[in-house]
Amino acid sequence: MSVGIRHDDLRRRNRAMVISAVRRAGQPSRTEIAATTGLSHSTISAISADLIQEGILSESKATEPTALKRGRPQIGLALNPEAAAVLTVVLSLNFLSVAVIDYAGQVVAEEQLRLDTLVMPRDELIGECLAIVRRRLHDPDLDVGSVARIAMGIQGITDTHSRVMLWSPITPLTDIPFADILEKEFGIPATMENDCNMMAVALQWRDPERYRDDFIAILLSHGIGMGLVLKGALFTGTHSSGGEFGHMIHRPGGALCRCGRRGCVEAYAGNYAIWRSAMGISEDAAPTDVGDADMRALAAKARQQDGPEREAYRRAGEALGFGLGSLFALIDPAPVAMVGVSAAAFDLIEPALREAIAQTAGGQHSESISFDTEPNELPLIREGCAMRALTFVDQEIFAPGGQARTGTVGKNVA
Amino acid sequence: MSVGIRHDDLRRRNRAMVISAVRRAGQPSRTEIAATTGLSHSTISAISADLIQEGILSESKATEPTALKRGRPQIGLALNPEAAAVLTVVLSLNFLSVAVIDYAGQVVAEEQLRLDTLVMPRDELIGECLAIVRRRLHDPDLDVGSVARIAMGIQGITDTHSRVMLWSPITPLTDIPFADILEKEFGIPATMENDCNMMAVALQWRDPERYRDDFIAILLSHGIGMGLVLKGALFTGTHSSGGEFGHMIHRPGGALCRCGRRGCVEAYAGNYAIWRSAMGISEDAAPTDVGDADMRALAAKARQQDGPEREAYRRAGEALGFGLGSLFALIDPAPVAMVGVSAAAFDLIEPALREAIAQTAGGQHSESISFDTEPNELPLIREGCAMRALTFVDQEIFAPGGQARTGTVGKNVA
DNA sequence: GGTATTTTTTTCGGCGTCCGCAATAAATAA
DNA sequence: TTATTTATTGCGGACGCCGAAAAAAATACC
Repeated sequence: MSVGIRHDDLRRRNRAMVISAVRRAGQPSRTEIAATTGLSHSTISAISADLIQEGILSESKATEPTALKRGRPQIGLALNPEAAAVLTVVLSLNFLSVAVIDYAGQVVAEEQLRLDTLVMPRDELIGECLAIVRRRLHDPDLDVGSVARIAMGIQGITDTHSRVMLWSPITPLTDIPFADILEKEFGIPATMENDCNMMAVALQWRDPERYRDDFIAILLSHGIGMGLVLKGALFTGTHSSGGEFGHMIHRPGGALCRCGRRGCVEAYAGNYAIWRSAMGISEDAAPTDVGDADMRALAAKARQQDGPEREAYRRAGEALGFGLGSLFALIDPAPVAMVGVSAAAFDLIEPALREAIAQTAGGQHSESISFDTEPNELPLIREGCAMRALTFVDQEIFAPGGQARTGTVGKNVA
Repeated sequence: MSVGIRHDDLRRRNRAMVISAVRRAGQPSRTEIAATTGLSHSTISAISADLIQEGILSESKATEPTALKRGRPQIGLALNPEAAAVLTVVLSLNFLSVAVIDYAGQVVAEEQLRLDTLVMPRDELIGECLAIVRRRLHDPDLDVGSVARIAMGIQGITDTHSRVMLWSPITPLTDIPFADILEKEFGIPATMENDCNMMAVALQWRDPERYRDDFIAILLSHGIGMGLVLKGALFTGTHSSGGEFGHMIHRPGGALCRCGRRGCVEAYAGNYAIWRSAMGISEDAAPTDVGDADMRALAAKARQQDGPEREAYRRAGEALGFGLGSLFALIDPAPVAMVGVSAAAFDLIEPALREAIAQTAGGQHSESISFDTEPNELPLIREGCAMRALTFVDQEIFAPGGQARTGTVGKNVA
């Protein structure tokens, strides 16, 4: 069972708390930190003195010119950008992108690459990933602190421990242990994250007001993915990254899904499904790849006039609505972010979606369920990976005596 | 955000740890506790000395006659039954049952009552509950420590904070704040728990080997309910008790459900649905109450010969299978316990269930998903309530200076 | 311009908790 | 009877947090 708290863990945890408060709040003063953590001023003072001395935090003189308030002005504390750096790798369909981010969260270098992920053999795919990382790591122009962590994001399914890509739509290859491969090659702790989970993490940082304790990020793209945050923590399956919303069953025995099964939500709401339906192609036809431009054209046509295109979006909305209804039956309604190219066509999807959801148990307060859209998923995934890696570093730097969490664990610290 | 750890919380938490270790392990020695908690022997020694001195624990001389081992024999620590007591109230269809349980978990008094829950007015229903509790609390024969906590269990939906019965199939009444009512009447902290959640809690205590970190308890009765444990903790919705598995959508626009909507899993697998189907009654017909005896007769007939009865169970299995498939798409497969009268007919349900699940994303390893059955739900619910109440007491007795958690919070400590 | 006021941050003494190690206790093996 | 093994307790030391007081750094007021 859960382990007791040793006396020395105390300082470690409270250091974590302070760092996390600074990362969250921007430039909080010691007094603010004391307020949010509930620790005494003396403790915060002691801990932040340590952290400054170790080069993790720094006092930011650059506060507003006039404090306007009486009394000694607060001294803002900031993360020292040079304390460390992290590297993100995002692998998506025909596209590989890497970024180096300093400890304060600023991107200091990037590189992007087109490649033919669908047909690349295993060695080549891995090789390209390693090569691009190596180039960024050994860039002589970079004078940022040493890279302390790598987070890789990928479309598809990863394991619970964030080590292995189990399956991905971008390649026929399966079970690639990217985390181990990266760790072995560069000697830097690495994790392999699911794209939609990273979207959720990013949303939580971008708009903590709206995306706080419970919310859902749904990727409407070629496939349908989901990142789920419940009670403030990223939700993952017991074995895999989980949250395979797209493969909940909408109609038993129904349309053919990319996964080979029938009736999944995705088989009605994925890009290929909308396309198939709009073109009058049989529901039994194998999924085909549809470009983003084609999808945008389809949406435009659907907006222009009633017809099979509009009907296709309607059916997609219906599938998503019943799927969300079932999901809400399990977890209760929560704010939803629709991300991806089809999120730009959410106006076509929403009416049928709301109508469907109203017919479900979760739709009792259908109107109160709010949707937000974000057509571009890649920046979100990158940000999510960056924050994920940085929070890991937060936990490692301050925990020099902590458990041997050499990245083998992958706990949720969302 | 999460609050810092004050220095004085440390002892409180570690005391909790020790108590919890004793409750879990039965009669562990100090050495064993030190091993499971990771705390040092001296610390465990000090804490258990305190707890014994306070009458919470006691040294159990009644260890096995011969330890067979060399060295000083271990002294088992046990919960002192007289340290406190808890009271459970379980309200189900036409049935009210109360039990008093000592701190060691033994039932010391019970009372059960038949009543007509479906037609009772609000005041009367509440009145009966209060009356039966009052009788047990003031029983002069009882010389157990004072009752420190009440846990009430009910079929239906409760709120996340375990305070209010929001809706229940056993009564047309809604939104009864039982926890507040009990607290106000008796001045004892109380919670209002969902029946299926309590089933899950009980299973975790009964068979921690099988039901440990991730598992599902499904109630197959008049309605279909679920208790879900994920990562060792009871899973609840964001607003309600959640886990309304029975109201996930099986067939959009399909059979009429008791909840008034169409196509829910329950509308195919609830007792009334199986009955309706077996009797050739329309799927649009209003649900009727079916007795347990009738259901057993139906199952017997279905076993005897192929016919509409067998087909009804097959369809129930199919609905449950697709529902579980969708659930497994979200959380990955986990062991399942089927509880309730129709669990006794699981042989009739299983084939279609497995066939359906194999067609879903969650069913990839369909064979490896294991089911266990338990026809009688009431004892499980009672046990779950008892353990829930006792673990609350565990947290209150040792935490005399803790936050004001006077039962207002209802955190998951599954 | 000098002093009072306000607010933030640091310092210091005290208390409580945990750990390691040594001592003690209680059994079996020789 | 003595040696050995294992469990538990006692003691000294280190560490972390808190509260109160002091110090620091600004504005407000006269």
